[in-house]
Amino acid sequence: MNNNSYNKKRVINIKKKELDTCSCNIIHKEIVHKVSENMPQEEKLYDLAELFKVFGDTTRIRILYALFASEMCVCDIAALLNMTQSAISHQLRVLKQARLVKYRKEGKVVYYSLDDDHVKNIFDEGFEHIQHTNPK
Amino acid sequence: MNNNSYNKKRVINIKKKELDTCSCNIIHKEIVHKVSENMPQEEKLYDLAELFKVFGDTTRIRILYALFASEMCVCDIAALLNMTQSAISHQLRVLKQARLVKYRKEGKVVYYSLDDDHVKNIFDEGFEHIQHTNPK
DNA sequence: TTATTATATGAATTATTGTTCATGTGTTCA
DNA sequence: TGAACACATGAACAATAATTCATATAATAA
Repeated sequence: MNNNSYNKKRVINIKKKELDTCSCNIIHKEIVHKVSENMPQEEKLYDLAELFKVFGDTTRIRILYALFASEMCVCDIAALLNMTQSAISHQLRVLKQARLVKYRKEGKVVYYSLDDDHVKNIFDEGFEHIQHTNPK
Repeated sequence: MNNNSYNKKRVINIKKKELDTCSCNIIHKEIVHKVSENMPQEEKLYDLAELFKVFGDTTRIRILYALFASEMCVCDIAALLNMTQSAISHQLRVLKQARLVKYRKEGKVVYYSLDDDHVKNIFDEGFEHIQHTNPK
């Protein structure tokens, strides 16, 4: 998602939230203030959420895992995951927009591959968490 | 999300996908086969997607960043993020179910804090990716 | 050119999810 | 005991998003 759509959403959000929405009293004013100062920029947090949204779908996770192993064409990914070419194509577009995959064309065939080194690390860390929570 | 709901979804999924859904021919049979062998268990991928789904929301990201800085009570989080207590409470439940936060009660007040070491690493790696894609 | 094949995409449909609203639970304090 | 407060939660609503279906595009082969 690009910056324009972020700004649009942000404006709506601010309008909606202009009035106090927290009915309860602030209990620990100093803590709230201190934490508030150390929060990253709103826009960064928004972008981060957008990135994880992309990872938050089994189909896309499976596509990325496939691409960890090898560059693949759309047709083969569809066959591997037993899904329609259309569904895969739509999801590849999402991954492409998030700059997670890149592609090269060879005649009619389009080959997709990873466009980021961090993804594998992120997934590994994710697994660490899961291992912790669902032992065995 | 627990294992039961995973299994329910999985069964539905298998039923839906029993017939060939990939209309195109497999172009590179060997690659598909090789990649197929190296794919992690379906259930692991599902759990991983569920985890990232939790991270894929600005409110929850903001809550987690707040808790990076300090243990906080529900009311203060609501004040900090300028949202209703109810909205925060609902999201804390999601984070609790994912074992990302824990809590302790002190009278009427409930204090939430982080329950996982990996989260910060995952977020840092996420930022690495974003920095790459949206320079400056 | 025409047929075929690989991929992309818009629109519709269905499923999922975040927030709000109203209300419930449990604790403190007068 | 009862009022006040912090928090939790179910139901409704609104917004988003994943898949399907039909069709478009672009490359190849006949």
